[in-house]
Amino acid sequence: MSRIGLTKDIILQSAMEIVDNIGAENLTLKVLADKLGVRSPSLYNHFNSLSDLLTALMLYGWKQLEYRVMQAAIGKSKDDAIKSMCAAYLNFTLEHLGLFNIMQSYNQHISQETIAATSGLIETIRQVLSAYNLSEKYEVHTIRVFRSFLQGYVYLVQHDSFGNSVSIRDSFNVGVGILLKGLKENENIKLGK
Amino acid sequence: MSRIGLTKDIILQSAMEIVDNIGAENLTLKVLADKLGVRSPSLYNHFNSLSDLLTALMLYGWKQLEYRVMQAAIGKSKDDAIKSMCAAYLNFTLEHLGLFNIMQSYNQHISQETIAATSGLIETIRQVLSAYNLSEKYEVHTIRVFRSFLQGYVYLVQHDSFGNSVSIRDSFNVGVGILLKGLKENENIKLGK
DNA sequence: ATATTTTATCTAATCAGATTAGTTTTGTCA
DNA sequence: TGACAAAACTAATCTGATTAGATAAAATAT
Repeated sequence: MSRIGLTKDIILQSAMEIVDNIGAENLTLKVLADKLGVRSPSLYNHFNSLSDLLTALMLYGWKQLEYRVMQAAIGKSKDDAIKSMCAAYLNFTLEHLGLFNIMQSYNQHISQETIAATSGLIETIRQVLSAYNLSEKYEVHTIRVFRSFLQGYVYLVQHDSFGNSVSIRDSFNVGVGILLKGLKENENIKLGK
Repeated sequence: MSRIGLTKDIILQSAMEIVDNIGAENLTLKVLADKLGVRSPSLYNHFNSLSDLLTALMLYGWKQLEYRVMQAAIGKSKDDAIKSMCAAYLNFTLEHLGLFNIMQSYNQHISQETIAATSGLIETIRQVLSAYNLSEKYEVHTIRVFRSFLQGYVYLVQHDSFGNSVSIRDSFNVGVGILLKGLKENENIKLGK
């Protein structure tokens, strides 16, 4: 019998497909091993535990999201850049519902690694925001508010919490619009509280 | 040996304490049964399964949150009411981190019951918003944007995703302020898109 | 009051999934 | 080629949810 030649990346890719297809709650070592054509204990050659694997999967997700959002900002500035980044965020997360779920639930304990995985993203956001000349504190506030909105919006969409026929994209754009307006309020206030 | 006399409510109360104290991921039937002075199979007299229990716990959480937020709106209107409600939301969720976690993760499948559990809350919000004379669509957009912000903000706080010294309450208030401003933009526009 | 029914609880057993121990096989490199 | 490290396997263990069946307390009916 010839060796399959697993690597962390192959495993993570497979795990991502599973969670996106059948949901995060149905990812078990057995299911994953079956898909890879291997017995479940073999996975322990690549990860120390299921929780280890999920953590890696979470970071894998953040890195991909980071990439997509950074791409979206290329060649754009100010409102255009922000709108484009927000749209990229929404698109990615809607394509990867299961993965996004894992990204949510598995950064409980972790800090160092999550921060590392998203530092490029945060840096990009900061660069885009620098065009608005926000005070230091307001920049922090702004990033937090945007992140909260994005995070919450996707979460609620994912959980079908908007039991209504009004377009998901429309509300999203209205939300981004409101935030952008708020951003202008604080533009050039160098000494904001 | 005398019977303990468990009820769903007693069990849920206990479960809430557990998740708030030691985290949602550590709630097992064994831990819960131990706390209640009973063997774990006994819990099956009150719930059909762990997942059943978690669903009930989730609804229990939403009902409590609903109560707190509705309380906060009493005797207030417009911006005051909204600020107060948002603050109540933040306070409740920060007091009940574990419970909030369950509230998040266990409304995947459910719909009818979750909707029932939060209908009073939504109704209250609608009443407060009615003072702004929003168009029908904008009312929906607005509610969605507020919910998203709240949901996301608490989530990020809970997961220590704001790795920064700037005050959690300040950013929250800035966020609410921005949303309220956005709300005014659309006030009295009866034929909004 | 007593008999009957219901049901909360128990113990013992089963099942599924993660994990560990120990073995075999394969690939690599001196 | 031979030796070593790594990848995979089988078999066994452990934990936690769940089921089956028994017991006894409480509730209800006679």
